[in-house]
Amino acid sequence: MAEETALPRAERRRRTEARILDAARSLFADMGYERATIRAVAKAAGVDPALVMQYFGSKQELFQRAVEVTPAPGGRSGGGQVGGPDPGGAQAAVEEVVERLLGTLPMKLGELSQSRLAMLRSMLTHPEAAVSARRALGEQIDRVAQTLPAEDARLRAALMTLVLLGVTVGHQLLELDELRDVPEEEIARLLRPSLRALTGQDPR
Amino acid sequence: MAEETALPRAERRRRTEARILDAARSLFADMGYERATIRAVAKAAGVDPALVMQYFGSKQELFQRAVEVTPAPGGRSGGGQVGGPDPGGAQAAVEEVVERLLGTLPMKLGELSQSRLAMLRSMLTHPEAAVSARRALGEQIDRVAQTLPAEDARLRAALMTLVLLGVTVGHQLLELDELRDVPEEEIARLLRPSLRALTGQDPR
DNA sequence: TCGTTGACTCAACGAGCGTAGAGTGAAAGT
DNA sequence: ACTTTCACTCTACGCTCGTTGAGTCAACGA
Repeated sequence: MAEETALPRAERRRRTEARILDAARSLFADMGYERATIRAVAKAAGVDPALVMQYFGSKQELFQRAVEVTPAPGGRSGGGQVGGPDPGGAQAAVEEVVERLLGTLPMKLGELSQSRLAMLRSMLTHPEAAVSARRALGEQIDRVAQTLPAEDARLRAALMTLVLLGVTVGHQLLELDELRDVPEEEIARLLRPSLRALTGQDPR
Repeated sequence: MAEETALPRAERRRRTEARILDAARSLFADMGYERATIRAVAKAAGVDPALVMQYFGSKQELFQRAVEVTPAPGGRSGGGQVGGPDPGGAQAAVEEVVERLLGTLPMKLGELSQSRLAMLRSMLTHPEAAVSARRALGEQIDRVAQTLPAEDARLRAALMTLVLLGVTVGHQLLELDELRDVPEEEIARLLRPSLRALTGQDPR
């Protein structure tokens, strides 16, 4: 019935591992670390639970592999470095960091955002996920803080990052009715002045 | 060694139940629903696990009792109703709602905020906690939306509420270094213009 | 062609969990 | 004083979990 086209061994292994990782990401993102069982991941991947262990060692390692950020497959990345405070074009740089922050909102439920959702879903209840979350948020705070000229740049950057965290949690994880079916541009439009106010560079 | 002053039965029962509830709140707030075991709660309360079941029926019911909001023991409450949009003093009403929102920040880790933390900790991974969280957030959104004159009042109110959720999560649950030891007034001061911007009533 | 590798399954273990029922002993009611 | 109530403990069941080791069979290298 199912036509398995007899793939070479290495390829078959790669695909199975990817299928397990996808299933793991999906389940971790939906139910969190504790409720997503190895058995459920295996069933979703059409595989024996023991195989998951054999490939990934432990549930914890599977989680880390499922959550780790893939280094930008296809999109622009890395080059976005702004290069320190720029007293001349500070105004423009601040605008840009606001836009970049707002850009982290969508991710449209794409492949690599699944791993982000998996991390966010478990960050409050699973210690290792909390470590990952603190690291990821810390990096974003660093990036934002670099662009802010104010004295309390890190605090402001943290608050800006947490604003977006709160909206993402309410939207993607709690799925509040108030945000359902609201286009991301609308959310970004309403959030923009709010984030600008947090930069301390707001030209009133 | 321990002097038990032979209390009457009813009093003894009340205190034991309260001790269990306190232990449950603390553990739920610290580790979330799944990792906080009945056995650990019982041990923390100095009691047999079976007693917890006998008093509360099930872990789920214990959680609901631990999380349910106590009707304001000592503080002013309820009377804060603003009473619908007020076209005349809209400006003042908006200011007040911003202050009220900022007032939800502190809670200083007091007794009743433990139950709130317990709910927040589990809201992403425990379905029943998610229901409670959606209800609590929905109520706050309603209250805020009533005061906002804008057409998209509910959406704006939701975003304002989520801003504070994000900050609370980062501060109380993830315990980000950037917010540690920052006095709440400082956070409120930085957040105030940001929330005002979300009201749509911002007088630039 | 034959031995070896390696992807994958089967069956089971030990531990920890929520939960149940019978039991105990001191306080309360009469 | 005798019975009843009730706060509380002991022991254990059944389930699910992560994890393990032996086994199977097709793809591979010589």
